[in-house]
Amino acid sequence: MFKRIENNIDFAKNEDKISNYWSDIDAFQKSLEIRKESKIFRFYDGPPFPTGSPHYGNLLAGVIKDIVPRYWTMRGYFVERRFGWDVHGLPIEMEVQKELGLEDPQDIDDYGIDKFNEACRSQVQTNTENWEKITRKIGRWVDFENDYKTMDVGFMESVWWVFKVLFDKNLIYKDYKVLPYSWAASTPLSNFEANMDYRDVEDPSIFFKLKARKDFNKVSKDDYFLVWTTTPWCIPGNLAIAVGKDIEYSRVEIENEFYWIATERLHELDEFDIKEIETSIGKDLIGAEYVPAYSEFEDENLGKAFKLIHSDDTNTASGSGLVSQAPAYGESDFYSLKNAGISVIVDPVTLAGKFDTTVKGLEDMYVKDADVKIIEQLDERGLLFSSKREMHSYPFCWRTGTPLIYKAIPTWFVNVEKISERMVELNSQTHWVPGFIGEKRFSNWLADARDWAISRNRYWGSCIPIWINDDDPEDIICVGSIEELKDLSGVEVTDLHKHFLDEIKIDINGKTYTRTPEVLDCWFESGSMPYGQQHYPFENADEFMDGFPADFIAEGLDQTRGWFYTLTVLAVALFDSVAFKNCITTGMILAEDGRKMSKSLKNYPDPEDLLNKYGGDSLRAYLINSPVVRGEPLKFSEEGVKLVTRNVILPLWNSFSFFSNYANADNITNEELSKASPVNERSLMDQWIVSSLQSLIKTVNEKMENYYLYEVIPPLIDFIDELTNWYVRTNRKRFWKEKDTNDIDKLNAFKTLHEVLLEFSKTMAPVLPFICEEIYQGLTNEDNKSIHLENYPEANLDVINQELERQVKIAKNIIRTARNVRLNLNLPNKQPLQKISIISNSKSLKNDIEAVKDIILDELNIKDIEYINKVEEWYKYECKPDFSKLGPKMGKGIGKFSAYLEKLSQKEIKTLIKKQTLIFEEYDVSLSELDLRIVRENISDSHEIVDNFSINLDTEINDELYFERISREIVSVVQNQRKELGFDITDRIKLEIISDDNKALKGVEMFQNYICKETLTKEFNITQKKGKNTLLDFNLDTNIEKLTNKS
RNA sequence: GGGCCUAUAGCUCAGCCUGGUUAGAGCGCAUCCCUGAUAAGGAUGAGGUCGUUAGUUCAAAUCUAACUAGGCCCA
Repeated sequence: MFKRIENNIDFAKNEDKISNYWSDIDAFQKSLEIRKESKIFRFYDGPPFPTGSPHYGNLLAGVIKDIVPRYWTMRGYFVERRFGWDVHGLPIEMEVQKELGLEDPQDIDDYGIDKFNEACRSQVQTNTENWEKITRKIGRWVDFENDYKTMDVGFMESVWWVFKVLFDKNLIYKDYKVLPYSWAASTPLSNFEANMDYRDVEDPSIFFKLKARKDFNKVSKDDYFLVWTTTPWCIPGNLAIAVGKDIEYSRVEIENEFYWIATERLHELDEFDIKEIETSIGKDLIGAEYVPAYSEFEDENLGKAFKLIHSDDTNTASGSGLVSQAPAYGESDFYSLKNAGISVIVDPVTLAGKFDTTVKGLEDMYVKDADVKIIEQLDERGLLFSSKREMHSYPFCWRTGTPLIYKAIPTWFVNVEKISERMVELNSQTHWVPGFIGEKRFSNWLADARDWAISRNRYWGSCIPIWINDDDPEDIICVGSIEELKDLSGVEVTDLHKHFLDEIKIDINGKTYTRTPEVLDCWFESGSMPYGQQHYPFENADEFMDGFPADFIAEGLDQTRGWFYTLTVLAVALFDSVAFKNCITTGMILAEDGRKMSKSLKNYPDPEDLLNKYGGDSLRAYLINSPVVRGEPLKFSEEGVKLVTRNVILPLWNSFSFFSNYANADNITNEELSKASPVNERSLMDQWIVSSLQSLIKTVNEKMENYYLYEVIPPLIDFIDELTNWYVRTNRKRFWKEKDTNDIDKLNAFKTLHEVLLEFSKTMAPVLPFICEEIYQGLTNEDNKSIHLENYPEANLDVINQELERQVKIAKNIIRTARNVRLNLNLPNKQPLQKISIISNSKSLKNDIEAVKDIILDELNIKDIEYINKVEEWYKYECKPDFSKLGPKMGKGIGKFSAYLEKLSQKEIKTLIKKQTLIFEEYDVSLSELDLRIVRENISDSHEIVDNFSINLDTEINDELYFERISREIVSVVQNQRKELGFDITDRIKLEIISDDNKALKGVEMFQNYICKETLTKEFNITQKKGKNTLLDFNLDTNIEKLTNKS
């Protein structure tokens, strides 16, 4: 027996019920256990920061990370899914700092690094609960118990191993990096932090002049280079002037002095009386030497510094086209000098943001305060050209509110440039969805990769495992494991966080080594995740290699520079391998208004509320059918989710509830269903829907195997449409036939629908795990089973009947067109008609239509079909070239040919059809190279074109047809009454017809059997009395009454 | 400033890779129909200079280039 289904279903509540069922039977673990011995499909979970609640981007990633593993599990693979948490790094530190009221690193030191780090650790644990709840609601199966966290000691030890391997391969080095720096908090900031507080402020904007030391190309000794800056305090650190190699510069004379300035910037000198002497391209100025404004560092540079160099960042949008370069205070400056082969850096500014004692007159001044003094000094030395103040946007420290400066900080690097070419090469092995992400965006990113700064002057993270000789900074030891540290230091640690390591010293032969204080960029850990999650190589060395590289990962577009990148860098550096074979990249999810989703703007629905309203299945289908899965942005719309519920989930559910209610009403059992005929002996429509389903399965497997998730939903929607609007509707009568009349056909119908629903549910189970489970449960009635333990359907090619699918398509076209004709003629479908004519010469068309004739007649409520081949009475031909075929052949001449065809008479076209060929100029054109179309000729409204043939309806209505119409109208009224009165579909009734109209009664009499059968009438009466209601042109009432005795 | 992506109906998007003369769907709107599985369903209609310009071609929404606007990432 199949259970009776509630017609009104609350999908979200139902999903909750299913979730509980899964927990009860431990379905997820079971799905893994039954595949334990199977081939491994390795999935890596990209670790999110557990801050706040998950947003739609996280949900989307979660959905994709669920669909693909579910699919491959059903395909028979063992797909472990361990949830990953990226718990180190600034976001957590900032949360904790805020909670504890710690402003800056000094406060943290005072508070105690140990207490601070432990606070971070417990913060992580409180944040994870929300994630578990939402993850459950979207139906994601993932292992939260056997998860990995980047703070696990095993994970951190693997990170050390990774670091050590890189170190041994000479891929780690120390250098300066120019970072945003807050002198008030005396700490470098991340770029993210630096962007948090930009303000418009007024700063100096000065032109100063630096004198050429000697002749150089067109530069003469004592010429001045006119340099522009808005940060005068950087001038003492100046080591070069940047020009653009393709920019044109002019040498101009002002009051007997000669100046160099970009030609496009000459208007800066409008207030002077200038004389242009000559011009030079920037390229020819590179190498010219000048006398620095400050002499303090002049000697240190061995003649390398104080030259003109090239920088890509030089432009003529403002300033003079000559830019002061102070490598300690500008990232671009730093790299320009490096590229010019000048590896010197001078930095007279202390970590407190004050000048040290090297520069005379600036001792102990805050850099920003020094601006004024420096302008004075320049003026005194006769180097100031002009000075004013300007508004511009400048970053401030988000915590202390003081202006940020940029400053060179000693930093550890991974030498990525050394392996970037290899990364590009290997990357071509990865299958990216969509392709352009991997082929263009990521590939370019890899090719342009710069060395990766991996140290952070922070607290909560993996530590850089390097100990430095207190007396010789060049003498360093890299430690690769807990055991190695024990061997070297005698201390065995159980935790690798900073507060456990900072005190540990290494003594070798009287030399003392102290750990470098920085922690690792948490991205280094994210890239180490394949190794860390398995504690490789300390444990699981064999299993690891079975699942490396990963078969599949998925994340958002932003991870091209994040996780995708770090995985790739480390995998290439360690193993000369990609880290993942298939990668789905999603676009960004925006709010409906196209802006970023923003908590403060409240421009998006709360994910949890939305899930409670529509359920996880709807959200899943909505997301993977959207542009995000093609790497494009999605404007998230609640309405869109609602539409998915309406167009996908609901019709699917209705097909199932139709089945279960009628199967239940008829006491159909699984055992009975097994007695149904084999597919090829069932009715045509049964064969058709089975064939369509198998075609669908074939398509879906192709898409899923290639990770094209966004091509799964459209065919699915098409199929649901065929199932509900064609199969169920056209076959409805077979399901409610009274028992004992042609039982096998009825059984076949039930069997077909059962089979189709079951297989279809399995096909959709990875995408819509809840509703498919519910349907599966309803169809199988077995305890402790789950659809997700089943094998995935593979197309049974034997039952795919493309000819039949084509024929049904023709039938559908005819039906749609004929309904239209009825509509235009005001002939409702309830009015039976005598005849439909098919007008065509084609024999094969006739055969096709004959095959599906019954469906057409039944659907259209028409008695008979006839075939007419006198087509010329009904339509005429129009003839055009098939441009795709003849275009290449005829080239320019095709225009003339097209005009020629237009002028052909009907007679000539008919000859052409007969001969199948035609000669035009030097061309021999066959009929297949032409585009032959038909146009309506007969002006009758009952006639219409369908593709390449036409139909005509016989619109004459005789008495009998009209009587039948009456009976149909009555059935319709009675059915509505049954529904309004809340009768069950199985209730038998007593029906009374009240009318004194003879014509109406004649119709009732003639079709009494039909009326009774359709309405389950067991007692039928006619009362000769004037009715109060109107039906067609008659006064007629119907009275119904439920019979208690159902038989 | 650089890399990549996007621009098609009022809205959300297919189509573009592989050029072909009638550019599709859903939602919304209008009109109508049907309904004892359905929070439904169906039909018809209005609505498009396919971002702009130039080029290639017999032929461009489709290929190329430039430009404009938006997005992501980087500087």
